[in-house]
Amino acid sequence: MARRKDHTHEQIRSLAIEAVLAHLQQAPASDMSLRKLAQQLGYSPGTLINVFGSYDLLLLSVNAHTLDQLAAHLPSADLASTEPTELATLEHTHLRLLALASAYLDFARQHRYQWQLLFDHRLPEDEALPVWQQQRISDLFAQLEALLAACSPRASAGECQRAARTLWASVHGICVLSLSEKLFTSEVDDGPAMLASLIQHYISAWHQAHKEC
Amino acid sequence: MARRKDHTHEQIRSLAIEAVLAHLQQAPASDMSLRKLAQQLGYSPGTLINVFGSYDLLLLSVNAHTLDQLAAHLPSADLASTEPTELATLEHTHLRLLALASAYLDFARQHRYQWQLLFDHRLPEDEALPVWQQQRISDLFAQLEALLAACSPRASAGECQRAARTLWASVHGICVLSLSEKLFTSEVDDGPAMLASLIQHYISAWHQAHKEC
DNA sequence: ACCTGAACACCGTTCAAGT
DNA sequence: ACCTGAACACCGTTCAAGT
Repeated sequence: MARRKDHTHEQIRSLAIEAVLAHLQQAPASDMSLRKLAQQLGYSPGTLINVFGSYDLLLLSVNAHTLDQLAAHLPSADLASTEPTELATLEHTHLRLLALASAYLDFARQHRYQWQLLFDHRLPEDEALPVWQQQRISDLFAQLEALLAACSPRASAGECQRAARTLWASVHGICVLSLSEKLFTSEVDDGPAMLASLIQHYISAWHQAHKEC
Repeated sequence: MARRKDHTHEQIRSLAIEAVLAHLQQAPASDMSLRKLAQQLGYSPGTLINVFGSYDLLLLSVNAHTLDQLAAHLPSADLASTEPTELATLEHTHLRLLALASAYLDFARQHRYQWQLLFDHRLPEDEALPVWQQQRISDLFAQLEALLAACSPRASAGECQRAARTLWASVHGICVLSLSEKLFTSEVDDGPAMLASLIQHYISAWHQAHKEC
């Protein structure tokens, strides 16, 4: 019937992404479909494919939004508010890493289906991530590396990079398993306690290893 | 046409699971389907549903097999071959944890699609895992807790449990990100190096924290 | 130019009808 | 009793036909 709606492609983009985000507040992405979404918006499936290219790319746009949200949810570097001379302390690094990791877990818990979509979405073979998305990630890691470097000035850049990746992969694993309730049978899971344990132990040994000699 | 094949239900189970495992050697589970599988086996989709209950339960049976394989792939406790008096050393715990984690990563790399299915498969809402599956998992954690306890006799059972979970969730996270190539933009990822870094630092600080006082 | 709706090639599941 | 094959209610994608 071709009943034309008065929406820009850009508006349709926003409407679709908002609708998916709303859905992800209370149900996993697997419960959503292109057809359901199209019906909900009052358009045909074909229109959405026309706008986004494919359902896969639509979900990728949702992930882009999520990544922005996540970046905004993490505490910012906030270098100005700390005394510059006392910056390079073990305590400061420890607290800052814990704050970052806790915010990460907090976001994952508050937006679990959104967060899961971020990692469930397998790229077709090994298609590269969008550059700006890579940028977000390397920004985070640059921050981690700077913290580790400040804490242990004797550590090389390569060591800092490996430590940052190791630490964040570990944080990620704790968040994954804390949400999935898959690996830890019974009992309450205590994500925050695990994060604290990880960071405290790792940083303490990291600092010790680069102290002298 | 009802061309009856001469296969026990048990035989059909085995054939189906073997076929899925063969598929998972070179392609993700999402590329397989009940219908493709049925056609490959020469049965109708309905027959497989009759035997397994549903496609979901079929995949869960595959996961059961994978978990057995994984358990067999991890180095066994092997208490007999080490000198009993020298068992409770930092070195021993360190090496043993590294061996376990490395074997875990090795399995994930060798059977990536099988391993991914193990964690991709979301349970319907929060259905409990089969008991024997929970057993496999608690066996692993009991082993980890024993190692940590042996290394630091002053640590309480609760502390050992939390440490074991923290450590294994971290190991898992490193394996996840090492395979997904999602978080670490560019560069080679070096899973083994991250595992080594995690365990070395964590255990060193764990040992230190419970040394005296 | 834009959108639709039917068509296409799938999917897991059900179930009456065959043997 | 067991298995089939058609039917059902989905899915993402394509594209000729309408406005």
